[in-house]
Amino acid sequence: MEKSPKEPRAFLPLTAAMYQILVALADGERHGYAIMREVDAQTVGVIKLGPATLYTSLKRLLASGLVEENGDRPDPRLDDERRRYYRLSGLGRQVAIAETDRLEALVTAARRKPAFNEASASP
Amino acid sequence: MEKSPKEPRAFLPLTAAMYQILVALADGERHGYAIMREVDAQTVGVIKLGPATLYTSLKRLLASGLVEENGDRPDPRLDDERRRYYRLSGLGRQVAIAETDRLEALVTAARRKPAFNEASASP
DNA sequence: GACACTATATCACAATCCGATAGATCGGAG
DNA sequence: CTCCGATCTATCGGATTGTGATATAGTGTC
Repeated sequence: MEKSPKEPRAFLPLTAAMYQILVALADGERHGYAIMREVDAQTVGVIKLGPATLYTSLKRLLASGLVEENGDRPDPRLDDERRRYYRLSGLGRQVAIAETDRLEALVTAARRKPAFNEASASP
Repeated sequence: MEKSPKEPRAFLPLTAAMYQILVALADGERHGYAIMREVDAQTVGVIKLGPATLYTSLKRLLASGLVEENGDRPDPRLDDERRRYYRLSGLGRQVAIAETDRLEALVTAARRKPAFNEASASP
């Protein structure tokens, strides 16, 4: 078996913003603005990922190697030339999976507690 | 029926540390050191909740009304007098449930993506 | 009388968030 | 062509949060 050069668990826990970005990139390449809209749509506006958080987080994810940038700029005739496309790295995918596992276990544990199952009040 | 003076969703997303503390308090009253040990046991050491994070987070949770302190100090003959006991407030419980719902939806969405299910095989 | 554990607490620095803002480009209406 | 809203990337600066180190103190134990 191959050993990873970096241990995915060392990156946990991810911040909400970083995890949302990684999840949004799981489908494939996306550019920044598309990530913003996807997170907004997926969370029904609960999580507000503005440009500041997005681009600073993206920069950090690039620096730590969880995300890679596609060096090729798209042909201006086919796509908007300003766009920069990002994708999950192999490490980024492992980290995202590890974080998903962690959250899943946590949610399962929380649901086991009686206080967590009821939505609280009846109408 | 009473309407909540504060909207639980306004507190989302919770930081990892704060959510862990709320989950640890879901079973009932606990003192700080017990929370620390419970989080350490529950996360198998992945999340390290040291005294700095614990007590500063607790102070913030108290200030925002998600957690209440039991004013009574235990009888020294029955329990360690130094202990301070904390419990979830009604609002804190609602916030914890809302965050659990959010995380559950996110994990479910992530699991739907092909890239997130396998621990990664190298072809 | 030193060492480990329990228990609470703060400091100072680092990491991250995020509203505001800005500049560039695109697409279409007038 | 010009204006204008949407798209797209980007940074600044203040605020929030995290955390290793450290302090204090009681309890137990060797």
